[in-house]
Amino acid sequence: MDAASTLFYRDGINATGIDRVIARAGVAKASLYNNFAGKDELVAAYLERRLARVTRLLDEVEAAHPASRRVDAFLAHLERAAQRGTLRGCAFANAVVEVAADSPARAVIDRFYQRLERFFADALGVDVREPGVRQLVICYDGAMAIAAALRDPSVFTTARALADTVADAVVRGPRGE
Amino acid sequence: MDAASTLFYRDGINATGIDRVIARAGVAKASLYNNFAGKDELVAAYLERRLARVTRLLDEVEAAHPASRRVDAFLAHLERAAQRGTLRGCAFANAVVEVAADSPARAVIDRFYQRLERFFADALGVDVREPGVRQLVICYDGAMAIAAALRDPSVFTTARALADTVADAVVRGPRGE
DNA sequence: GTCTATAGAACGATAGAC
DNA sequence: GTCTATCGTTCTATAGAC
Repeated sequence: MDAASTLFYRDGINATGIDRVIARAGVAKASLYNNFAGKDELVAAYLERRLARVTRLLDEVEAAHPASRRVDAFLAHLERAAQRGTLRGCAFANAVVEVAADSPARAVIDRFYQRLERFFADALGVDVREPGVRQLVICYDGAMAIAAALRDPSVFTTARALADTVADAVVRGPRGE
Repeated sequence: MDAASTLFYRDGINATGIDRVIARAGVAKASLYNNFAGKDELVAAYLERRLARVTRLLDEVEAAHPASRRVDAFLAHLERAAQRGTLRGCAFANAVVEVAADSPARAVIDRFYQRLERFFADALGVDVREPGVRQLVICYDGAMAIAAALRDPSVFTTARALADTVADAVVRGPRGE
């Protein structure tokens, strides 16, 4: 559901009622419940959509750039989105705050972080268990959170520099060579 | 209100109703509305509490450690909290996701980030406008988000290494000496 | 006929406010 | 304790497609 995706991301999951979703989508309430068992599954479907979208983006970045340029290209893409004002933080990190621990959304969230770690690992040319991979995930999540909190797109410029530092440290070895 | 603080942080702001708060506090509903104009102000008061708490922690860290050890001591404290299982992400970053843009809570959130930036700036011995300061904020927020999402306290070990890398880069200069 | 769509009433529960 | 509004959900009843 396109409408649900927009509203859940922009206004938050718990702050968006079913009525608002069906009104924006222009469908009947029964239609929604014919396709989704309930709001929990609608939320999971929303995150599934976001996952497909970010996966497509990461695939494109991987196809268009050599490994050493991918992280910067990814963060640059997020920076442009932030400058457009369409960024409201990471949809998956936000969902962690809003959904219950046993929600079907959790599985989608886990898959997102797995995909993200794989992207960073490939970009660094190391195993996913290398600390540098997790450091880039920290860099991503931190930048997204701050961009949302301070509404300051320039945090991505800082994040790109930080990611560069991480990449340098990885190639030079953990002890600075 | 102690009860509100516990529930808002543990279960989320929107997921916690007024009824739940007064039930846990053992007070009448009227008592709550005598002291707070509405839920928005109760949320702001909750964040004010958290801000006082983290400010106290940062003050203690500043008093107990030399500048070069403060960031690691702070992250180590968070790591211990995560190992206790009491960590549900950053209360202020979480609030950004849950409250409206014009909520009175926003002012408290902004003050938190100002305090945090000042802490990192003092620890690095640089001006708050230096990129390294914002990089440490990214490091903090990212680690908190991932600790909550993946429920993995070990992310703080990684974050401490990342913070070390940032501090090294700052003392060596932006161009790597 | 069967399936799926629609609009909308109505459910119990619970929200925030007084 | 009581108010009203709204939540997520279910149900009735009807209209068109295949």
